[in-house]
Amino acid sequence: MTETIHPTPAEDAAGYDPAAVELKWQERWETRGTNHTDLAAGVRPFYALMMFPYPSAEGLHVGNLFAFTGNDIYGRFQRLQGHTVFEPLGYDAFGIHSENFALKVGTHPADLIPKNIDNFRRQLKRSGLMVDWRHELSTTDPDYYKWTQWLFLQLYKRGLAYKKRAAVNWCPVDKTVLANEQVISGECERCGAKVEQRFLEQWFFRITDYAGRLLDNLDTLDWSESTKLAQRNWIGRSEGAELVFRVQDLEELTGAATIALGETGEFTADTMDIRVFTTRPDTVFGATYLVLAPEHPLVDKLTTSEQRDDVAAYTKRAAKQDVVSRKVSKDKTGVFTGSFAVNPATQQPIPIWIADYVLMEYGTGAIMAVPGHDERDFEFAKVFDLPIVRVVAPTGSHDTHAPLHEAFTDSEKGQLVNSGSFSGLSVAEGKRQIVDLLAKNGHGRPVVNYRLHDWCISRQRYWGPPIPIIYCDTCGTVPVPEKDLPVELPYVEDFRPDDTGISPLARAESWYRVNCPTCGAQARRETDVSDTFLDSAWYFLRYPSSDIDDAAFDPTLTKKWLPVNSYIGGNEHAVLHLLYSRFTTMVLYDAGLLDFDEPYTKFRAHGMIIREGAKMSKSRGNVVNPDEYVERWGADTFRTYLMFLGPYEEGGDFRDQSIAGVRRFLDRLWSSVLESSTTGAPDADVMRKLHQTIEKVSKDLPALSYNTAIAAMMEYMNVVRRGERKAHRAEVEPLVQLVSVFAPHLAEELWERLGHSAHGGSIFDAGWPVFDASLAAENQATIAVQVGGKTRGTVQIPVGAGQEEALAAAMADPTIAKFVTGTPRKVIFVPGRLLNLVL
RNA sequence: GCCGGGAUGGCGAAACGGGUAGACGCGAGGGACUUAAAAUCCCUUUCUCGCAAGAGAGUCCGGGUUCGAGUCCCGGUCCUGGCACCA
Repeated sequence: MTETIHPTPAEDAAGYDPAAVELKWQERWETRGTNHTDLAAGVRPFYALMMFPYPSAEGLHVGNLFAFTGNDIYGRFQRLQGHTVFEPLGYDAFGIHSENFALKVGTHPADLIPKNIDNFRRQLKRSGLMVDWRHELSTTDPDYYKWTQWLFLQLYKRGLAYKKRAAVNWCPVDKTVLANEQVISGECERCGAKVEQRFLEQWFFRITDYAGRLLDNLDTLDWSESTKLAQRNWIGRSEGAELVFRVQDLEELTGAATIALGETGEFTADTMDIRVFTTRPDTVFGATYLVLAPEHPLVDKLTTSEQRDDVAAYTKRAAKQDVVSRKVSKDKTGVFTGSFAVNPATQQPIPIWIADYVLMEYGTGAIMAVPGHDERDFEFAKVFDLPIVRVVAPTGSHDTHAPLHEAFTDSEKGQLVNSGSFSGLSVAEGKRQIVDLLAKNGHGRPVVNYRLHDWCISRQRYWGPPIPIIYCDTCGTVPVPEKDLPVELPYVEDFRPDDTGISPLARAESWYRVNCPTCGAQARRETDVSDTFLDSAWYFLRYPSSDIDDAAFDPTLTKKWLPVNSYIGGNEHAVLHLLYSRFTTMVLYDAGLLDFDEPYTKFRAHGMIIREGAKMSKSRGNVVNPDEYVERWGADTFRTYLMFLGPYEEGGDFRDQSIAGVRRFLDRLWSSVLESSTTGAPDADVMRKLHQTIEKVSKDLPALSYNTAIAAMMEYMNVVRRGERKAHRAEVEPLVQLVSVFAPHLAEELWERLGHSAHGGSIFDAGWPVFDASLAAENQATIAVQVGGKTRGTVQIPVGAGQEEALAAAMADPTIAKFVTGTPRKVIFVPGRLLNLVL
């Protein structure tokens, strides 16, 4: 342990000692409660949230600190503007990351995580964040996950949580089910293993019910555009139509009744229709065959006896095939069922095929294939020699029967051809009229489809909150009564997952055996735990209410503090976490538990930090360990340096060499302030620059332009130090306030030494320097003089002077005048900026 | 393939609604202080030619609009992030 040193004025000469200053103020903030937010009494509440970290064993990553520091500066600035700011922090400590690491090192996660959290807390406190640590939380704490389970029950109550047997993404290495979002190009996001397809009973949340709202609300949010766009793409709205194709000679085929997809998604024996989803109903005249997904429930019924063996072989292969080769290999394969359906537009019979390029999860699991105008259908038709018909031609084209050498997919500049009475219409108009007609005849209807899937929240793992459900032989699926929460995660010695697909909790018999809460008979608990993203889908609601134990969140505090005013985090969570937390907020709003339906009013994604031009990674061995830098340079220097690297929303290139420059700046500030005098008057030129700097920094901070704010302060520092003179107190005192958001310890220390904190006050309660436009105004303007658009020099004229004066000054300068050969044809004058003489 | 973001000195980067390109910082070169080094301070630093004054070129490449383009428009190259048979 380093002993705390309290430098006395006599030690000023020794210079700036960040270690001493920082420890001193961290201690004081703690004892004085400087960073404590009075949630009940605070005025103009401002909730500055940062994405909470996963407490890894490696300790805090610079990326974390980059995010937190950016948020901290924003929060401190808001406080200095008179807001009561709440800046909480916690740990997202459940989940596969932690569990896998625990497995690797052979320690139980319940023993490992608290150690990691302690280490994180130490590092975070050392970095000088304005966090109110009284509201710290961890998702692994039963007092927290009790309410995660409660949240599950709210969804269950509302019919938004359901269980189904489903094809899921199975990672053979991590031995668990992955959400679609966790599968990257058919590979496990975490370990990179090829993801396989498995069928398991899983709990899902009906996020698809909210697809339209999740999409529409985006327009109202003050978020980074890139993030909104990522969400829009993920939700993937497609406008189109569902069309019905009747199977031909059905009786003959099945010898029995007909089957169709009902409202519930189940097949009923009313009619045997094949429903397809298409975004191009205008091309229905060109639909020359149908394709069903191999898992389509009608496959069996439609397969003729001659085709039975081939179809069986194909569907079997597709079922076994892992998701990767199915999705990545684009070579078209398929098999003919032997049956035909009638194209409702042409009334012609068309063959029904099965192919794995059609996915059961999207649309209706069946498509009408229009090889002339869809690339995939075109490829398939080529492989199996199916007819390709042109039904759209470039507008104005007369060659309506020209063979297609590739699919013509441009719907913007096309008109319908070979489409009966619809020929000649534009694609857009054709869509409308064809859907209208088919709808009238009971052959279709307009439909909107989303790519978003329901959220699978089951995890066959150990390290998560148990899903609060009990299965009883007589009562069926019974939710755990709220009074019985939390369902505590038992300490299980052997927490390893295995490839049975059954959770490790299934081995804890004494835990899962319970009496049914309804009938009292012997029953068993659900042994799956929930997805980590459920933990983080509501944590922002818990912070203000972290010490409340009779509710997930206190209604009064929540009303006062939420939604979150400013949220900062990485764009890696653009679709997962941000979408899920929006969804849960909407559900709670619909349940009448919240009075807002969007959790984050403003969100900004910070950029990524690379190092010496390369991505940071453990394998490269170039990961920045914040401890080393804080130790060597001080937290204030490190914070300021991180913010100086580059534009906050773009990230930056971390270079060890460059930190010294920031430290030099703080050193100079330190000595300039301590050497400043109170005698005489401040210099007018310096004061002008000061007010220009106040203006610039005040404008840059809310825009997250931290790098330019720092540059402006450095520039001002250079002005202050110009020449032999010592700075006047009035010239540097406001600079201490400006710099405080970046270097809070240093600023507190200087503020105290300037005599402002005699009564235990903080610079963060002293407000923000007031910008005085009259002091900032320049009286001379530098005007660039161009001759024929080429800059030939500059002239000084009084601010507000007109073209005549500028011209006179320009002509008085021989180096400019020599280029002016004759009378200018035209003179362009931009006040305060430029004079251009066109010859 | 589709959708984003980007390309500016030796390096990280600035540049308001077109209006002096390179602020700020690093590095480098020179100088002061020192027995010496570190630290600190001062000067120089886009490139080419020139002793200099100065001149010319210059924001990925090729066109265009404009008195004037890093910024706007058209076409292309490269880098980077995300999604990926979504009908």
